[in-house]
Amino acid sequence: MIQDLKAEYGKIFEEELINEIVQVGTFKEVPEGYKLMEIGDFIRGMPLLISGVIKILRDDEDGDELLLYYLEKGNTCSMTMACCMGDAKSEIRAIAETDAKLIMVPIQKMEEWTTKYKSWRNFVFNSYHVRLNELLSTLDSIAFQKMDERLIGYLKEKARVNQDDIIHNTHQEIAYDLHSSRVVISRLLKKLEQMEKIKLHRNYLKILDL
Amino acid sequence: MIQDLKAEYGKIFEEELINEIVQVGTFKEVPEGYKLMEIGDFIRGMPLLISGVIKILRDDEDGDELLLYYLEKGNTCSMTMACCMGDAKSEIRAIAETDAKLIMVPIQKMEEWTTKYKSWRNFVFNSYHVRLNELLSTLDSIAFQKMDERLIGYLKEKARVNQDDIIHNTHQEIAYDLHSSRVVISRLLKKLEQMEKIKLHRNYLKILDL
DNA sequence: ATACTTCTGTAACTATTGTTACTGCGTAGG
DNA sequence: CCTACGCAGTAACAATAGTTACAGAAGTAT
Repeated sequence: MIQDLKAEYGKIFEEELINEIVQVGTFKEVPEGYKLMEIGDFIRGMPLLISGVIKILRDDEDGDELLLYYLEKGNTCSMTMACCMGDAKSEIRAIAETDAKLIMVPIQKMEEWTTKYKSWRNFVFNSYHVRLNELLSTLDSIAFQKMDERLIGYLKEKARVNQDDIIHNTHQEIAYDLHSSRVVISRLLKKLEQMEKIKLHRNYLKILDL
Repeated sequence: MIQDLKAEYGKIFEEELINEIVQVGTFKEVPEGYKLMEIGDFIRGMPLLISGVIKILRDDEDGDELLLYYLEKGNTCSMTMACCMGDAKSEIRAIAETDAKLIMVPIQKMEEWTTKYKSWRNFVFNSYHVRLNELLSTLDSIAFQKMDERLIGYLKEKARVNQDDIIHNTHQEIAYDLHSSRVVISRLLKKLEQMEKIKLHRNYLKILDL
Protein backbone atom coordinates (compact mmCIF):
# COMPACT_ATOMS: atom_id res chain seq x y z
CA MET A 1 0.00 0.00 0.00
CA ILE A 2 2.74 2.48 0.95
CA GLN A 3 4.60 1.42 -2.15
CA ASP A 4 1.55 2.07 -4.34
CA LEU A 5 1.02 5.45 -2.75
CA LYS A 6 4.63 6.44 -3.16
CA ALA A 7 4.70 5.26 -6.74
CA GLU A 8 1.77 7.49 -7.60
CA TYR A 9 2.23 10.46 -5.31
CA GLY A 10 5.90 10.29 -4.26
CA LYS A 11 6.96 12.78 -6.88
CA ILE A 12 4.56 15.50 -5.91
CA PHE A 13 4.31 15.11 -2.12
CA GLU A 14 7.20 15.38 0.32
CA GLU A 15 8.14 12.35 2.47
CA GLU A 16 6.57 13.85 5.60
CA LEU A 17 3.20 14.37 3.95
CA ILE A 18 3.22 10.86 2.52
CA ASN A 19 3.81 9.54 6.03
CA GLU A 20 0.93 11.55 7.40
CA ILE A 21 -1.34 10.27 4.65
CA VAL A 22 -0.38 6.69 5.47
CA GLN A 23 -1.06 7.29 9.16
CA VAL A 24 -4.50 8.86 8.94
CA GLY A 25 -5.74 7.49 5.63
CA THR A 26 -7.66 4.27 5.16
CA PHE A 27 -6.75 2.06 2.24
CA LYS A 28 -9.61 0.86 0.10
CA GLU A 29 -9.75 -1.61 -2.75
CA VAL A 30 -12.99 -1.71 -4.71
CA PRO A 31 -14.22 -3.85 -7.61
CA GLU A 32 -15.54 -2.60 -10.93
CA GLY A 33 -19.05 -1.26 -10.59
CA TYR A 34 -18.69 -0.42 -6.89
CA LYS A 35 -20.60 2.69 -5.91
CA LEU A 36 -18.23 4.99 -4.05
CA MET A 37 -20.58 7.90 -3.62
CA GLU A 38 -24.22 8.74 -4.13
CA ILE A 39 -25.88 12.11 -4.53
CA GLY A 40 -26.86 13.48 -1.14
CA ASP A 41 -24.36 11.29 0.68
CA PHE A 42 -22.62 12.86 3.62
CA ILE A 43 -18.97 13.18 2.77
CA ARG A 44 -16.57 11.87 5.37
CA GLY A 45 -13.37 11.54 3.44
CA MET A 46 -11.49 12.67 0.45
CA PRO A 47 -10.31 9.99 -1.98
CA LEU A 48 -6.81 9.84 -3.44
CA LEU A 49 -6.91 7.49 -6.40
CA ILE A 50 -3.93 5.15 -6.64
CA SER A 51 -4.94 2.90 -9.49
CA GLY A 52 -7.96 2.25 -11.65
CA VAL A 53 -10.60 4.59 -13.02
CA ILE A 54 -13.63 6.18 -11.34
CA LYS A 55 -16.47 7.61 -13.33
CA ILE A 56 -18.26 10.66 -12.04
CA LEU A 57 -21.93 11.08 -12.90
CA ARG A 58 -24.49 13.78 -12.42
CA ASP A 59 -28.15 12.86 -11.79
CA ASP A 60 -31.28 14.93 -11.71
CA GLU A 61 -34.46 14.34 -9.67
CA ASP A 62 -36.16 12.34 -12.42
CA GLY A 63 -33.45 9.70 -12.43
CA ASP A 64 -31.83 11.04 -15.57
CA GLU A 65 -28.08 10.72 -15.51
CA LEU A 66 -25.05 12.05 -17.34
CA LEU A 67 -21.36 11.16 -17.34
CA LEU A 68 -19.27 14.14 -16.26
CA TYR A 69 -15.75 12.76 -16.52
CA TYR A 70 -13.35 10.04 -15.44
CA LEU A 71 -10.92 10.21 -12.56
CA GLU A 72 -7.65 8.46 -13.27
CA LYS A 73 -4.75 7.51 -11.04
CA GLY A 74 -3.11 10.46 -9.37
CA ASN A 75 -6.39 12.35 -9.42
CA THR A 76 -8.71 13.29 -6.65
CA CYS A 77 -12.30 14.39 -6.68
CA SER A 78 -12.58 18.16 -6.62
CA MET A 79 -16.27 17.82 -6.05
CA THR A 80 -15.45 16.21 -2.76
CA MET A 81 -13.18 19.06 -1.85
CA ALA A 82 -15.79 21.54 -2.89
CA CYS A 83 -18.30 19.73 -0.73
CA CYS A 84 -16.01 19.81 2.29
CA MET A 85 -16.35 23.55 2.32
CA GLY A 86 -20.04 23.72 1.57
CA ASP A 87 -22.88 21.76 3.06
CA ALA A 88 -20.84 18.58 2.85
CA LYS A 89 -23.42 16.84 0.68
CA SER A 90 -22.29 15.20 -2.50
CA GLU A 91 -23.53 16.73 -5.74
CA ILE A 92 -22.43 13.76 -7.79
CA ARG A 93 -22.32 9.98 -8.05
CA ALA A 94 -19.06 8.06 -8.26
CA ILE A 95 -18.79 4.52 -9.63
CA ALA A 96 -15.66 2.44 -10.09
CA GLU A 97 -15.21 2.05 -13.85
CA THR A 98 -12.50 -0.55 -13.26
CA ASP A 99 -11.15 -2.25 -10.15
CA ALA A 100 -9.55 0.56 -8.18
CA LYS A 101 -7.27 1.25 -5.25
CA LEU A 102 -7.57 4.43 -3.25
CA ILE A 103 -6.86 6.06 0.07
CA MET A 104 -9.53 7.92 1.96
CA VAL A 105 -8.26 10.91 3.90
CA PRO A 106 -10.43 12.46 6.62
CA ILE A 107 -11.59 15.90 5.54
CA GLN A 108 -10.36 17.54 8.74
CA LYS A 109 -6.79 17.01 7.53
CA MET A 110 -7.40 18.95 4.36
CA GLU A 111 -7.41 22.33 6.07
CA GLU A 112 -4.42 21.41 8.20
CA TRP A 113 -2.30 20.21 5.29
CA THR A 114 -3.29 23.19 3.20
CA THR A 115 -1.57 25.38 5.77
CA LYS A 116 1.34 23.07 6.35
CA TYR A 117 2.39 21.69 2.97
CA LYS A 118 2.97 23.70 -0.15
CA SER A 119 2.83 20.54 -2.26
CA TRP A 120 -0.63 19.77 -0.88
CA ARG A 121 -1.84 23.26 -1.70
CA ASN A 122 -0.55 22.92 -5.23
CA PHE A 123 -2.14 19.51 -5.56
CA VAL A 124 -5.52 20.80 -4.44
CA PHE A 125 -5.38 23.88 -6.65
CA ASN A 126 -4.26 21.81 -9.56
CA SER A 127 -7.10 19.33 -9.05
CA TYR A 128 -9.61 22.13 -9.07
CA HIS A 129 -8.06 23.49 -12.20
CA VAL A 130 -8.16 20.17 -14.01
CA ARG A 131 -11.72 19.43 -12.95
CA LEU A 132 -12.95 22.86 -13.94
CA ASN A 133 -11.53 22.39 -17.42
CA GLU A 134 -12.91 18.87 -17.58
CA LEU A 135 -16.36 20.18 -16.73
CA LEU A 136 -15.98 22.83 -19.40
CA SER A 137 -15.26 20.22 -22.07
CA THR A 138 -18.23 18.18 -20.95
CA LEU A 139 -20.35 21.28 -21.20
CA ASP A 140 -18.96 22.02 -24.64
CA SER A 141 -19.88 18.63 -25.93
CA ILE A 142 -23.43 18.86 -24.62
CA ALA A 143 -23.98 22.41 -25.74
CA PHE A 144 -22.25 22.41 -29.10
CA GLN A 145 -22.10 18.84 -30.38
CA LYS A 146 -24.75 16.57 -31.82
CA MET A 147 -25.35 13.13 -30.46
CA ASP A 148 -23.29 11.34 -33.12
CA GLU A 149 -20.23 13.45 -32.32
CA ARG A 150 -20.78 13.05 -28.60
CA LEU A 151 -21.01 9.29 -29.05
CA ILE A 152 -17.72 9.17 -30.94
CA GLY A 153 -16.06 11.29 -28.26
CA TYR A 154 -17.47 9.04 -25.59
CA LEU A 155 -16.15 5.87 -27.21
CA LYS A 156 -12.71 7.39 -27.74
CA GLU A 157 -12.44 8.66 -24.16
CA LYS A 158 -13.67 5.36 -22.77
CA ALA A 159 -11.15 3.42 -24.82
CA ARG A 160 -8.42 5.78 -23.64
CA VAL A 161 -9.07 5.53 -19.90
CA ASN A 162 -9.56 1.77 -20.05
CA GLN A 163 -6.66 1.29 -22.45
CA ASP A 164 -8.83 -1.07 -24.43
CA ASP A 165 -10.30 -0.72 -27.94
CA ILE A 166 -13.12 -3.00 -26.92
CA ILE A 167 -15.98 -1.29 -25.12
CA HIS A 168 -17.67 -3.78 -22.84
CA ASN A 169 -21.08 -2.17 -22.52
CA THR A 170 -24.59 -2.63 -23.78
CA HIS A 171 -26.23 0.09 -25.81
CA GLN A 172 -28.47 0.81 -22.85
CA GLU A 173 -25.48 1.52 -20.60
CA ILE A 174 -23.97 3.88 -23.15
CA ALA A 175 -27.33 5.62 -23.47
CA TYR A 176 -27.42 6.21 -19.71
CA ASP A 177 -23.96 7.81 -19.71
CA LEU A 178 -24.87 10.13 -22.57
CA HIS A 179 -28.35 10.79 -21.24
CA SER A 180 -29.99 9.47 -24.36
CA SER A 181 -32.13 6.44 -25.16
CA ARG A 182 -31.15 2.93 -26.17
CA VAL A 183 -32.80 3.12 -29.60
CA VAL A 184 -30.99 6.33 -30.48
CA ILE A 185 -27.63 4.86 -29.52
CA SER A 186 -28.28 1.61 -31.42
CA ARG A 187 -29.18 3.66 -34.47
CA LEU A 188 -26.02 5.76 -34.34
CA LEU A 189 -23.77 2.80 -33.55
CA LYS A 190 -25.20 0.98 -36.56
CA LYS A 191 -24.28 3.98 -38.72
CA LEU A 192 -20.74 3.94 -37.32
CA GLU A 193 -20.51 0.25 -38.16
CA GLN A 194 -21.68 0.89 -41.70
CA MET A 195 -18.95 3.51 -41.98
CA GLU A 196 -16.54 0.79 -40.78
CA LYS A 197 -15.46 2.86 -37.81
CA ILE A 198 -16.54 0.19 -35.30
CA LYS A 199 -17.61 -3.45 -35.23
CA LEU A 200 -20.66 -4.38 -33.19
CA HIS A 201 -21.08 -7.53 -31.12
CA ARG A 202 -23.40 -8.66 -28.40
CA ASN A 203 -22.53 -6.92 -25.09
CA TYR A 204 -19.46 -5.25 -26.55
CA LEU A 205 -18.09 -3.40 -29.53
CA LYS A 206 -14.67 -2.95 -31.07
CA ILE A 207 -13.27 0.36 -32.20
CA LEU A 208 -11.67 0.12 -35.64
CA ASP A 209 -10.89 3.65 -36.72
CA LEU A 210 -12.67 6.58 -35.08
CA MET B 1 -11.48 53.02 -4.00
CA ILE B 2 -10.07 51.81 -0.69
CA GLN B 3 -13.47 52.40 0.86
CA ASP B 4 -15.17 50.35 -1.84
CA LEU B 5 -12.68 47.55 -1.42
CA LYS B 6 -13.03 47.52 2.34
CA ALA B 7 -16.81 47.62 2.13
CA GLU B 8 -16.83 44.52 -0.02
CA TYR B 9 -13.83 42.56 1.23
CA GLY B 10 -13.12 44.04 4.67
CA LYS B 11 -15.02 41.33 6.47
CA ILE B 12 -13.20 38.42 4.90
CA PHE B 13 -9.64 39.76 4.48
CA GLU B 14 -7.41 41.00 7.29
CA GLU B 15 -6.24 44.64 7.29
CA GLU B 16 -2.75 43.71 6.15
CA LEU B 17 -3.97 41.83 3.09
CA ILE B 18 -6.31 44.67 2.15
CA ASN B 19 -3.34 47.02 2.28
CA GLU B 20 -1.30 44.76 0.05
CA ILE B 21 -4.13 44.55 -2.44
CA VAL B 22 -4.38 48.32 -2.54
CA GLN B 23 -0.64 48.63 -3.08
CA VAL B 24 -0.20 46.18 -5.94
CA GLY B 25 -3.67 46.15 -7.48
CA THR B 26 -4.88 48.46 -10.22
CA PHE B 27 -8.34 49.91 -9.91
CA LYS B 28 -10.56 49.61 -12.96
CA GLU B 29 -13.96 51.04 -13.74
CA VAL B 30 -15.66 49.68 -16.85
CA PRO B 31 -18.97 50.46 -18.57
CA GLU B 32 -21.73 48.02 -19.41
CA GLY B 33 -20.81 45.90 -22.41
CA TYR B 34 -17.07 46.28 -21.88
CA LYS B 35 -15.14 43.16 -22.86
CA LEU B 36 -12.87 42.23 -19.98
CA MET B 37 -11.51 39.04 -21.41
CA GLU B 38 -11.55 37.10 -24.66
CA ILE B 39 -10.91 33.42 -25.31
CA GLY B 40 -7.24 32.85 -25.92
CA ASP B 41 -6.22 36.08 -24.18
CA PHE B 42 -3.09 35.94 -22.11
CA ILE B 43 -4.01 36.44 -18.50
CA ARG B 44 -2.01 39.01 -16.61
CA GLY B 45 -4.16 39.68 -13.60
CA MET B 46 -6.85 38.34 -11.43
CA PRO B 47 -9.98 40.45 -11.01
CA LEU B 48 -11.65 41.15 -7.67
CA LEU B 49 -15.12 42.44 -8.38
CA ILE B 50 -16.18 45.35 -6.17
CA SER B 51 -19.49 46.33 -7.73
CA GLY B 52 -21.54 45.47 -10.78
CA VAL B 53 -22.04 42.20 -12.61
CA ILE B 54 -19.82 40.38 -15.08
CA LYS B 55 -21.16 37.70 -17.37
CA ILE B 56 -18.97 34.75 -18.24
CA LEU B 57 -19.45 33.11 -21.63
CA ARG B 58 -18.10 30.05 -23.36
CA ASP B 59 -17.54 30.07 -27.13
CA ASP B 60 -16.72 27.31 -29.55
CA GLU B 61 -14.75 27.54 -32.80
CA ASP B 62 -17.83 28.14 -34.95
CA GLY B 63 -18.74 31.31 -33.09
CA ASP B 64 -21.48 29.64 -31.08
CA GLU B 65 -21.71 31.00 -27.57
CA LEU B 66 -23.28 30.11 -24.25
CA LEU B 67 -23.74 31.95 -20.97
CA LEU B 68 -22.00 30.11 -18.15
CA TYR B 69 -22.83 32.28 -15.14
CA TYR B 70 -22.69 35.73 -13.64
CA LEU B 71 -20.02 37.08 -11.33
CA GLU B 72 -21.39 39.39 -8.67
CA LYS B 73 -19.70 41.71 -6.21
CA GLY B 74 -17.39 39.94 -3.84
CA ASN B 75 -16.70 37.27 -6.44
CA THR B 76 -13.65 36.52 -8.45
CA CYS B 77 -13.17 34.50 -11.57
CA SER B 78 -12.07 30.97 -10.79
CA MET B 79 -11.38 30.42 -14.42
CA THR B 80 -8.72 33.06 -14.16
CA MET B 81 -7.20 31.33 -11.18
CA ALA B 82 -7.35 28.04 -12.97
CA CYS B 83 -5.61 29.62 -15.91
CA CYS B 84 -2.84 31.04 -13.76
CA MET B 85 -1.78 27.51 -13.04
CA GLY B 86 -2.19 26.12 -16.50
CA ASP B 87 -1.15 27.55 -19.81
CA ALA B 88 -2.38 30.99 -18.77
CA LYS B 89 -4.75 31.25 -21.69
CA SER B 90 -8.34 32.15 -21.03
CA GLU B 91 -10.95 29.50 -21.74
CA ILE B 92 -13.80 31.97 -21.47
CA ARG B 93 -15.07 35.39 -22.43
CA ALA B 94 -16.01 38.00 -19.83
CA ILE B 95 -18.32 40.93 -20.55
CA ALA B 96 -19.53 43.58 -18.11
CA GLU B 97 -23.26 43.01 -17.71
CA THR B 98 -23.57 46.32 -15.87
CA ASP B 99 -21.14 49.13 -15.15
CA ALA B 100 -18.58 47.57 -12.84
CA LYS B 101 -15.71 48.39 -10.53
CA LEU B 102 -12.91 45.95 -9.94
CA ILE B 103 -9.32 45.60 -8.87
CA MET B 104 -6.82 43.66 -10.93
CA VAL B 105 -4.21 41.83 -8.89
CA PRO B 106 -1.04 40.56 -10.58
CA ILE B 107 -1.06 36.78 -10.67
CA GLN B 108 2.38 36.54 -9.08
CA LYS B 109 0.82 37.66 -5.80
CA MET B 110 -1.64 34.80 -5.77
CA GLU B 111 0.93 32.19 -4.85
CA GLU B 112 2.55 34.46 -2.29
CA TRP B 113 -0.71 35.34 -0.54
CA THR B 114 -1.84 31.74 -0.61
CA THR B 115 1.11 30.92 1.61
CA LYS B 116 0.85 34.02 3.74
CA TYR B 117 -2.84 34.61 4.41
CA LYS B 118 -5.32 32.06 5.58
CA SER B 119 -8.22 34.31 4.59
CA TRP B 120 -6.89 34.47 1.05
CA ARG B 121 -6.63 30.69 0.87
CA ASN B 122 -10.19 30.35 2.07
CA PHE B 123 -11.34 32.96 -0.40
CA VAL B 124 -9.69 31.16 -3.29
CA PHE B 125 -10.98 27.73 -2.25
CA ASN B 126 -14.41 29.11 -1.71
CA SER B 127 -14.42 30.76 -5.13
CA TYR B 128 -13.50 27.47 -6.76
CA HIS B 129 -16.23 25.76 -4.84
CA VAL B 130 -18.88 28.29 -5.83
CA ARG B 131 -17.82 28.27 -9.47
CA LEU B 132 -17.77 24.49 -9.66
CA ASN B 133 -21.32 24.33 -8.37
CA GLU B 134 -22.36 27.14 -10.68
CA LEU B 135 -20.96 25.21 -13.63
CA LEU B 136 -22.83 22.13 -12.48
CA SER B 137 -26.16 23.98 -12.46
CA THR B 138 -25.45 25.35 -15.90
CA LEU B 139 -24.70 21.84 -17.05
CA ASP B 140 -27.90 20.56 -15.44
CA SER B 141 -30.01 23.08 -17.24
CA ILE B 142 -28.50 22.26 -20.62
CA ALA B 143 -28.56 18.52 -20.12
CA PHE B 144 -31.88 18.05 -18.38
CA GLN B 145 -34.10 21.00 -19.20
CA LYS B 146 -35.96 21.93 -22.34
CA MET B 147 -35.58 25.34 -23.91
CA ASP B 148 -38.73 26.80 -22.36
CA GLU B 149 -37.56 25.91 -18.86
CA ARG B 150 -34.07 27.20 -19.59
CA LEU B 151 -35.50 30.47 -20.85
CA ILE B 152 -37.54 30.96 -17.68
CA GLY B 153 -34.48 30.22 -15.56
CA TYR B 154 -32.46 32.65 -17.61
CA LEU B 155 -34.95 35.48 -17.21
CA LYS B 156 -35.24 34.88 -13.47
CA GLU B 157 -31.49 34.81 -12.94
CA LYS B 158 -30.98 37.88 -15.09
CA ALA B 159 -33.63 39.79 -13.16
CA ARG B 160 -32.01 38.72 -9.91
CA VAL B 161 -28.45 39.81 -10.68
CA ASN B 162 -29.60 43.09 -12.21
CA GLN B 163 -32.21 43.68 -9.52
CA ASP B 164 -34.65 44.67 -12.22
CA ASP B 165 -37.83 42.97 -13.45
CA ILE B 166 -37.31 44.55 -16.83
CA ILE B 167 -34.94 42.68 -19.13
CA HIS B 168 -33.32 45.15 -21.51
CA ASN B 169 -32.38 42.81 -24.32
CA THR B 170 -33.50 41.90 -27.80
CA HIS B 171 -34.63 38.37 -28.54
CA GLN B 172 -31.45 37.90 -30.54
CA GLU B 173 -29.27 38.72 -27.55
CA ILE B 174 -31.16 36.27 -25.37
CA ALA B 175 -30.81 33.65 -28.09
CA TYR B 176 -27.01 34.10 -28.09
CA ASP B 177 -26.78 33.62 -24.32
CA LEU B 178 -28.84 30.44 -24.47
CA HIS B 179 -27.18 29.23 -27.65
CA SER B 180 -30.44 29.10 -29.53
CA SER B 181 -31.91 31.09 -32.42
CA ARG B 182 -33.92 34.29 -32.44
CA VAL B 183 -37.05 32.69 -33.89
CA VAL B 184 -37.12 30.01 -31.22
CA ILE B 185 -36.80 32.57 -28.43
CA SER B 186 -39.47 34.82 -29.93
CA ARG B 187 -41.79 31.83 -30.14
CA LEU B 188 -41.26 30.83 -26.53
CA LEU B 189 -41.45 34.40 -25.23
CA LYS B 190 -44.76 34.83 -27.02
CA LYS B 191 -46.06 31.74 -25.25
CA LEU B 192 -44.93 33.13 -21.91
CA GLU B 193 -46.76 36.36 -22.71
CA GLN B 194 -49.92 34.43 -23.57
CA MET B 195 -49.63 32.72 -20.19
CA GLU B 196 -49.36 36.22 -18.70
CA LYS B 197 -45.98 35.47 -17.16
CA ILE B 198 -44.26 38.32 -18.99
CA LYS B 199 -45.14 41.39 -21.06
CA LEU B 200 -43.25 41.96 -24.29
CA HIS B 201 -42.12 45.32 -25.61
CA ARG B 202 -39.71 46.54 -28.22
CA ASN B 203 -36.11 46.08 -27.01
CA TYR B 204 -37.18 44.96 -23.55
CA LEU B 205 -39.63 42.79 -21.66
CA LYS B 206 -41.17 42.92 -18.21
CA ILE B 207 -41.43 39.94 -15.90
CA LEU B 208 -44.88 39.65 -14.34
CA ASP B 209 -44.98 36.32 -12.56
CA LEU B 210 -42.52 33.57 -13.50
C1' DA C 1 -33.73 -29.35 -25.82
C1' DT C 2 -36.91 -26.01 -24.05
C1' DA C 3 -38.17 -21.99 -21.96
C1' DC C 4 -36.86 -17.61 -20.51
C1' DT C 5 -34.28 -13.44 -20.37
C1' DT C 6 -31.40 -9.99 -22.29
C1' DC C 7 -29.77 -7.52 -26.02
C1' DT C 8 -30.04 -5.62 -30.63
C1' DG C 9 -32.34 -4.13 -35.13
C1' DT C 10 -35.83 -1.67 -37.27
C1' DA C 11 -39.97 0.78 -38.46
C1' DA C 12 -43.28 4.27 -37.63
C1' DC C 13 -44.40 8.03 -35.22
C1' DT C 14 -44.00 12.28 -32.07
C1' DA C 15 -41.76 16.19 -30.01
C1' DT C 16 -38.57 19.62 -29.89
C1' DT C 17 -35.60 22.67 -31.83
C1' DG C 18 -33.58 25.01 -35.66
C1' DT C 19 -33.94 27.29 -40.45
C1' DT C 20 -35.70 30.10 -44.11
C1' DA C 21 -38.50 33.46 -45.67
C1' DC C 22 -41.43 37.06 -45.52
C1' DT C 23 -44.34 40.55 -43.06
C1' DG C 24 -45.05 44.81 -40.63
C1' DC C 25 -44.03 47.93 -36.83
C1' DG C 26 -41.29 51.61 -34.63
C1' DT C 27 -37.67 54.65 -34.35
C1' DA C 28 -33.75 57.35 -35.89
C1' DG C 29 -31.61 60.12 -39.26
C1' DG C 30 -31.75 62.59 -43.12
C1' DC D 1 -42.10 63.75 -43.77
C1' DC D 2 -39.94 59.88 -45.65
C1' DT D 3 -36.67 56.25 -45.82
C1' DA D 4 -33.83 52.86 -43.89
C1' DC D 5 -32.84 49.83 -40.52
C1' DG D 6 -33.41 46.95 -36.61
C1' DC D 7 -36.64 44.27 -34.21
C1' DA D 8 -40.48 41.15 -33.59
C1' DG D 9 -44.34 37.95 -35.36
C1' DT D 10 -45.48 34.06 -37.95
C1' DA D 11 -45.79 30.25 -41.16
C1' DA D 12 -43.84 26.42 -43.41
C1' DC D 13 -40.47 23.30 -43.41
C1' DA D 14 -36.18 20.44 -42.05
C1' DA D 15 -33.31 18.08 -38.88
C1' DT D 16 -32.44 15.83 -34.78
C1' DA D 17 -33.62 13.22 -31.02
C1' DG D 18 -36.83 10.57 -28.27
C1' DT D 19 -40.77 7.01 -27.95
C1' DT D 20 -43.40 2.91 -28.77
C1' DA D 21 -43.74 -1.37 -30.47
C1' DC D 22 -42.34 -5.58 -32.09
C1' DA D 23 -39.29 -9.25 -34.00
C1' DG D 24 -35.48 -11.99 -33.82
C1' DA D 25 -30.80 -13.33 -32.18
C1' DA D 26 -27.86 -14.79 -28.49
C1' DG D 27 -27.13 -16.26 -24.25
C1' DT D 28 -28.79 -18.70 -19.54
C1' DA D 29 -31.19 -21.68 -16.67
C1' DT D 30 -34.08 -25.75 -16.00
